[in-house]
Amino acid sequence: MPAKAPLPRQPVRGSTTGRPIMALLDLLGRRWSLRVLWELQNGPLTFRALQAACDGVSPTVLQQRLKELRAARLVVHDEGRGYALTEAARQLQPNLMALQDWAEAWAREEGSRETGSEEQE
Amino acid sequence: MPAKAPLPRQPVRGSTTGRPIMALLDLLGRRWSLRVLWELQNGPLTFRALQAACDGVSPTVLQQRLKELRAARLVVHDEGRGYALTEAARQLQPNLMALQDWAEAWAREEGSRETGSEEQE
DNA sequence: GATAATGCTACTAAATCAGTAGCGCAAGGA
DNA sequence: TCCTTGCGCTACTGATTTAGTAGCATTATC
Repeated sequence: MPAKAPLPRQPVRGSTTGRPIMALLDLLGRRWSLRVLWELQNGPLTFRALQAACDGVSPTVLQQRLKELRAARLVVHDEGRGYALTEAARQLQPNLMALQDWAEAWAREEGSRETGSEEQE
Repeated sequence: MPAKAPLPRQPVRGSTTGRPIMALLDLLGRRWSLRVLWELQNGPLTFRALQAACDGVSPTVLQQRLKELRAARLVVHDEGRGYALTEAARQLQPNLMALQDWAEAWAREEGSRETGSEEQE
């Protein structure tokens, strides 16, 4: 039995308070959630196209994530065009772009460090 | 064998390109990653305090996440004060606060919908 | 009829996470 | 010294989640 889709105003995995941010962190903190939102930024994708965009994520998980994201009204399945972000999700887009920028700077930071040491398996 | 800590400029789970955003999405898309950053916003926490803040997350996973976040230089373990965000991580803070605001609006949206239907188990 | 693309499900194996217990260490008080 | 407390961290078992592969039913196009 998979976990319930996190929704605001009700307890979620890891928090019983019902605080909306906790539901959001639960939702986005599941594998492929952020990635799916990222890949849908440039327009709708069919299930299979989305699967390909996410480097061949297994359909089981993708199906599960889409179910949750639809329950949370971040994604809709527009018959014919495929899966698309809702208006609500689009308001998260600036955040995602900011993450993008941040990640670029992060890479420069790490790149200039020249360690090659502290990885882990 | 747990997965490697995602770092920019190298392939990660779900993407072989080495694009920094992919590493970031992999890193943040692991359970408790976003939550840990969230909980550390207001200052350093000891391991146990952090564990409590995250509603008793199992020490195994918390240890793993902290390892990854330290490898990514988002978190440091300041001996004596506990775990703290790095300057780099602090630049993500506005994003997290934006998520907070977004989540509040999300809750109002959902709250005004009055369905109580489309959950899933 | 053959081919291809769609969304989606079933199934097994692998990886991750949860839950609990406990270690070694250091500090503080009696 | 003994006792207690808190610290970071590890071990272990079982539950949950994810990966990987195959395949179905449907629709559309040739």
